[in-house]
Amino acid sequence: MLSVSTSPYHHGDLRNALLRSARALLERSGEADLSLRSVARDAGVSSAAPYRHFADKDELLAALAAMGYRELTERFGSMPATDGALTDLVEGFLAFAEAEPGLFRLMFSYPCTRGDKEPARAGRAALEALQHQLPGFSEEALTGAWALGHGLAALIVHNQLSPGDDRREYVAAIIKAAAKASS
Amino acid sequence: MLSVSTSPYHHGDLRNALLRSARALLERSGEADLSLRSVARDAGVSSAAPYRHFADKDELLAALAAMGYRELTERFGSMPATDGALTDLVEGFLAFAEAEPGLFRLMFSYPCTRGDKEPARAGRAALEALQHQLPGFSEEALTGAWALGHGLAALIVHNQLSPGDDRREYVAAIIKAAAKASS
DNA sequence: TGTACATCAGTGAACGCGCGTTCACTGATGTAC
DNA sequence: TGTACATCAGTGAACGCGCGTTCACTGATGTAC
Repeated sequence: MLSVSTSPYHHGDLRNALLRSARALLERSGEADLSLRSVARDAGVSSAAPYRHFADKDELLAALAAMGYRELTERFGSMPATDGALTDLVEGFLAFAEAEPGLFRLMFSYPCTRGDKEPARAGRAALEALQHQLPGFSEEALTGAWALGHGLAALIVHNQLSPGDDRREYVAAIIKAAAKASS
Repeated sequence: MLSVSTSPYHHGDLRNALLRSARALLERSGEADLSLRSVARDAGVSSAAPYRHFADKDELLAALAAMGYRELTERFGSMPATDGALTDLVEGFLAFAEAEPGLFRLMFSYPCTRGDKEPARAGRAALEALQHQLPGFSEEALTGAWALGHGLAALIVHNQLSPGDDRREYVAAIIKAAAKASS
């Protein structure tokens, strides 16, 4: 490449650039306003260019969702499976959702979680990672943990809840209180 | 009205008819495909007619979401505040979400839960109804209950979970297992 | 090292579409006299 | 009871818009000889 400043005819890494743009736009304007054209525009490329890398809009969205699940899996996997693991995991969920609410919403949106497509498989992997960090948990308990994390995250994303400065403490208090009240 | 079969120039109850159509379309085709034009079409009326009853599309959506929250509030309110109240409430949440996943998703979608608009107020009323049914619960415990219900419902709506025949028993098992595992 | 050529990632113009919304209008309703 | 008229809930045609996708093309890259 002679120069980086003059945009070359061949991009070199357009697929990733498109995913990055889509992700940024998702946070900036929401899923409803995320068009293939706006993604191309943001990446500084013609509106037909994305078709060299994705069959259609759905395929880009699916790749984005799968990406999110993979990152969530990593996040879970990197945590110690200690006694306070549940709190850590739920807090990790919340941190993820707060950092990228748009992506979080996309990941859990209807068309991405059905069937045997890439996002569905990536989603299952995330659940398995969670499972791995909570070895003593029964299947029902795991479902409860997943639902609690998801629910708290959703409430935060939708502005119905805002944890204070110390998110971890907040989560711990909720888990403790809920366990006590429902036992 | 001379005849019911010939469509009269004046509808008589168009506002409600539009809300009914929108609700049906929401379940049939999802929020992404819910246009003001499709609602009018479904109600058998011109595409300009809705503007006599709603300032714009958003206002119709907001009315729909508020409607959903009001029904959820009613559902909560009609339950006995007994010992198994938590299970009942969570199960009520799930029943609601399973019956009308499209409405459930709309209710918790971003633009409807902010500010002091009608849906936001209706949403707060639903939370208060929940609170009323769980008199012994601390604020943290209530948040946990709301999150758990929301999370389980969301997982079901998004096809990541399906309770068996006896939903109530399923919910009870999850609550019990989660409480035990996290205490 | 130099050249011909296949490959393929880009361009930009064009397509048809359904959308939200506005507008001048029309026809039914109900009230005042 | 009958009629004039104001009100207002509908119509249907039109607007401009951005969208997803296709197409013939162009220009950069890298490989074979």
